Amino acid sequence: MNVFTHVEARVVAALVGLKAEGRLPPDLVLTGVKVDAPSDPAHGDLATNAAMVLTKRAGMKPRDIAELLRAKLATQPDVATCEIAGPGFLNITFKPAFWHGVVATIINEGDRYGRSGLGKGDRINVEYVSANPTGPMHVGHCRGAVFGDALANLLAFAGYDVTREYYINDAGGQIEKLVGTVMWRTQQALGKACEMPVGAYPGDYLIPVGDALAKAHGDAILTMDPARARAVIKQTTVTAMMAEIRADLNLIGVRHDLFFSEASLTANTDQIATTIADLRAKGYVYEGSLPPPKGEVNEDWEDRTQTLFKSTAFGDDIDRALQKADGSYTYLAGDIAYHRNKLERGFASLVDVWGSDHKGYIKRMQAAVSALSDGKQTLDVRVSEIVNLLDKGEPIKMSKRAGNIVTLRDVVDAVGCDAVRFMMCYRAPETVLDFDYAKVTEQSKDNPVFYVQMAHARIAGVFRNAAEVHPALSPTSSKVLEADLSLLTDPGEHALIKTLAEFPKIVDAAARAKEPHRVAYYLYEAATALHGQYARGNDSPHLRFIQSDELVTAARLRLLIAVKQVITSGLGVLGVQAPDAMR
RNA sequence: GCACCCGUAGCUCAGCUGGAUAGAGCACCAGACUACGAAUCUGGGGGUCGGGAGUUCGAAUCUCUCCGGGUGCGCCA
Repeated sequence: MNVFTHVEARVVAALVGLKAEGRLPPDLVLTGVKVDAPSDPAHGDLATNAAMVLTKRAGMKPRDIAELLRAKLATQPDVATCEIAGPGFLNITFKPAFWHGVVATIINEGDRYGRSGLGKGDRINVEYVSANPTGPMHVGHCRGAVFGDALANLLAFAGYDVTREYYINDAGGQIEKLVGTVMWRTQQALGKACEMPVGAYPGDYLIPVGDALAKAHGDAILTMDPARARAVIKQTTVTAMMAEIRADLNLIGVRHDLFFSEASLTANTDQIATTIADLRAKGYVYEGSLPPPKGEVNEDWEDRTQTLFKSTAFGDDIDRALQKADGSYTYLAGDIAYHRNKLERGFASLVDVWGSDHKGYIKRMQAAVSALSDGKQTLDVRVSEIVNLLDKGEPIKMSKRAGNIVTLRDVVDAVGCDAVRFMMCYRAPETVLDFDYAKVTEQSKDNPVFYVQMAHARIAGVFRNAAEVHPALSPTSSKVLEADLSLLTDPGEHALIKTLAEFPKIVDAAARAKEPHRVAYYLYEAATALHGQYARGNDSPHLRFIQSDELVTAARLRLLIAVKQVITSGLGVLGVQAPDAMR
């Protein structure tokens, strides 16, 4: 349950009642009515803008509408006060029992608390990572992977039926280069002296692949039909690289439901040809040439006639090539076929997570999805910006040429999975992120990962300590689970409950915006509320969670169970552990 | 030249389906430990929300425009 939507529904019901009584125009449209928590606690628990948004449509003064509404709401049994303020806000303060009910609800709903019906069970496809299978994952892949995974978790939490997908780019020029490199490594393993091919992948990670091929095939691989040899090498290599990538993803707890191979698009039936034919039938494909780019003089420009996709019909800058001058397919053509495949699998919506270097690719892909679905389907693309790796504020130098690329494994080894995941989620994805090794491993408030996990561990610690004073008050005992919540009278406890009440609203907004970082920030806030109440006990011993009075202790422990539940659920969305003790 | 992203406190950033006096952390200043771990907490100073115009009862949030920074820009993947 979500108190905001709950109260909103009550406000709307009151307005409907006023219409029925003839005090508001009968045809008044009640959209735009919202319930929010005022930033100033003096403005009550919750406030509604109803009077102000309706004033124009109703042809009445905001204060007059507010007064009608106030009279309706003020008499409701759980409402303490209801006041008109400012330009026409209606500030509602509830009786304590209302908020105590929230605690009971959270515990009753357990891990269902905060989930919503937003997605209505609609099938949604989230494609993320999709790193080329040409080597281990580096730190740059990491952010998109964690973001995509957290987004998938979030959407699932918000009621979508989520399929997590990885597109394996196992076709095209890069793979050919990879195969060439492995061929060379295989020759080396067989003791044949030879030079590194031009443009080869220099890392050592392909040596074991060459060794394995040498062991499996011996010199036969050098003498067999070259095309067949390449096919064998390609298969072995891609399998090996994907195994490595999956192992890397596993390190940060990222999982996929489906790994879709680009090569499979043309393996049996040529889905790319079908896709182009489909687009051609809709009138979006033609043979032609593109104008040279403006504002830049290119001496090498030559006019070429190619198969083009009319992406300009959907807002793209220029039309895009589907086939190269030699007739082979472009990467785009394959990718469109892949998205067509996704559409055919019946997803209600598609989401792609890409690196920021692919920003320029968004419009053409969205154009393709619109064209294929006759404008009925849309593709939502989220880009994740780069990560600047730092150590104590100093940039960690990375250079592909020198071969000192920081891999995902390096980062996880250095700071741990939880820190990586939380910090990657602690920024909006489209902003550049500074990731400082020293900071994310620090055990202090500076480090949000630690701070939030500490809140959870602290609650577990309180239960451990409570067991010594009141052995009957275990977290699962009926004395705690049915404790009298009316004993929670402190303003700090009240504030803590209100923070917990916001969780469903945060989840809902985060899912709508597809922004998991809102959950991370919320968790920081929730942790602050918990730590604050805990620390208040230092100066005021009567506020400590554990009291000599068993009933008061039980009520406070019941509240802590609710806090623990929300932190656990929130961290679960981010894919971060909720530990019972910090090491 | 065009497109997209970003511009909020000294620094790093939240807030953006419009709501009341714009928030957090760091840094700075002043406080709090015979503790349910101070691995923390309390208070304070600090802002033309890049500039301007518009829409609105109300704009950091929406629209337009300008400025600054980043990224990308015919067959790569």
